[in-house]
Amino acid sequence: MLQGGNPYTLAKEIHGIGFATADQIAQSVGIPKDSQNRARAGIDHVLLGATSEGHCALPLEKLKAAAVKLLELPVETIERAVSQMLTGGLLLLEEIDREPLIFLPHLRKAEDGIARKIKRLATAGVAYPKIDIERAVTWCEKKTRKTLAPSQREALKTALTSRAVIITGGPGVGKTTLVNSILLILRAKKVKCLLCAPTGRAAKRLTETTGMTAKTIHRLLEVDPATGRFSRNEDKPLDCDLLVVDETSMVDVLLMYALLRALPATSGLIMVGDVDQLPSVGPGNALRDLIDSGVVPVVRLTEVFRQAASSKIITSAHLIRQGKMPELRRAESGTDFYFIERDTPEEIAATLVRLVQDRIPKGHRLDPIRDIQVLCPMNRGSIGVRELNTVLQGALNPVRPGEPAVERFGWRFQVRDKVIQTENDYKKEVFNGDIGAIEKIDPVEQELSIRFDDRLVTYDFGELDEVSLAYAVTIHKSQGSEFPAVVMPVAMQHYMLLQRNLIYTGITRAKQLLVVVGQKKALGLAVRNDQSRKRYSGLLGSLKESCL
DNA sequence: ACTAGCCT
Repeated sequence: MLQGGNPYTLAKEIHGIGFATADQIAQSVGIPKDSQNRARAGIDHVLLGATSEGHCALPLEKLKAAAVKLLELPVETIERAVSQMLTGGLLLLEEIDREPLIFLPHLRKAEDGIARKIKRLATAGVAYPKIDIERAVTWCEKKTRKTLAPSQREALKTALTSRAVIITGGPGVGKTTLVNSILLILRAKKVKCLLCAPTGRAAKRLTETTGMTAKTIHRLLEVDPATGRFSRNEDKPLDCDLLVVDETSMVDVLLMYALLRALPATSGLIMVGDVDQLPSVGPGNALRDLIDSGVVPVVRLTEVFRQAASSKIITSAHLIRQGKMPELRRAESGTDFYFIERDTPEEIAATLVRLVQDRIPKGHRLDPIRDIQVLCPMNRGSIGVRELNTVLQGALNPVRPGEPAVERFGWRFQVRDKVIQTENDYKKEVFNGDIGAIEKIDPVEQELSIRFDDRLVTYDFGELDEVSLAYAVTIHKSQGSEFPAVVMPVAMQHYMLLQRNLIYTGITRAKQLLVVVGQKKALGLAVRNDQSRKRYSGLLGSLKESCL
């Protein structure tokens, strides 16, 4: 039930579902665009802002009640607005589980479009020339000097004999090796392959692992930055016989629709991703729905090659994936997963700093700045990214008077500071999410140099808005990266974000060592909470309808 | 009282 008009309770209950853009709502209920009403509602954005999280559906009665409370307008006004929007095509009504729900038409259209295209692909024949699988595998193994595991061979066979296929699995299960093998074989058969990913970093990584050019989905579809529209579509499709999409779990319904529209009718499609990681921040749960529908063949890789099967990080990740609490008691030495119980935020923060600064470097011979990454559920709060960056900077790289420093946006940058690039810069060849360290500051030239892996990149002081401190980053941002050691605070102040996928994503970033610090209650809550599964997506329904 | 990504 709706409680006390608290927008956040409300938003949680309906899971961030809205029913139109804030502007549309404001307009339809007669509130001027920039009025104080909207500012007061703030809510606007969470509840009425439509697509900020996940979903596109909301029961009609709840919608009306919410609107009355939040906008403090008479019921009649809301009734009128809703009916106007219904007749005006801004709202559509449908039923899911016998509950009348409202859909945003543009999302509904996208869901239908995706379903139609996917079904068409699923019933079409194979896109590639006839391939002798056994011979191809042998040839491929010789060429890469890598032996494929039986599960990978089976997967390869499925991929080469299906028009569309989904390849899913956690870190280290050999998704990359499999994709490389597929590409190697198909390219030898002169199949024209295009590669893409939703983020610049993922595209760069895909380029590196395959030796082929991979682009962001936006660049592949030739986005017009002014309008946000794509020039590639059904009228001007991509030129390919196979499209490979990596990190598909991050692709929301609208982007998926845009991508599939641009896929030529004759092309194959391979979607790669980890469904257990965080769902897209944008609407829907596209990859999960595609998998659950059973319309497209799914290759599930589970065998872990990268780390020893005895790794407690890996076994815990599997347990959490299934909603089970991992073993938290103090384990034998030599383990790679520790849980340190602390109750108050102050204790959590203090313990965390001690771990990063002292205990982990001493016990595991790791560099506190280079090797250890703090991952937080949230940006705000006393144990959020912002606060911890301040504290960790003070502990790991304190102010050295007399040394050059730059101040920007309230942050002070000094040599040795750990930083993260926050937008794609194709000129510098650094991408959103790249982490490095400041190596040189030149106050005369007004320049500073940041080392990313083995590359030194120079920034004008004016370009520092592309960069923030990275002692701590959000788990969302860490998706797609791995670190030797991960320290992760978990507390009730992260309530909003405590969900299974978040914890799973955080802990699977750790390669050698994982330390979770915080409240057992919060961790338990997160592990049990798989609400992200429950986004009221219409895509699954569309996919399951039998007609074309 | 929340979490992303894309482009010139």
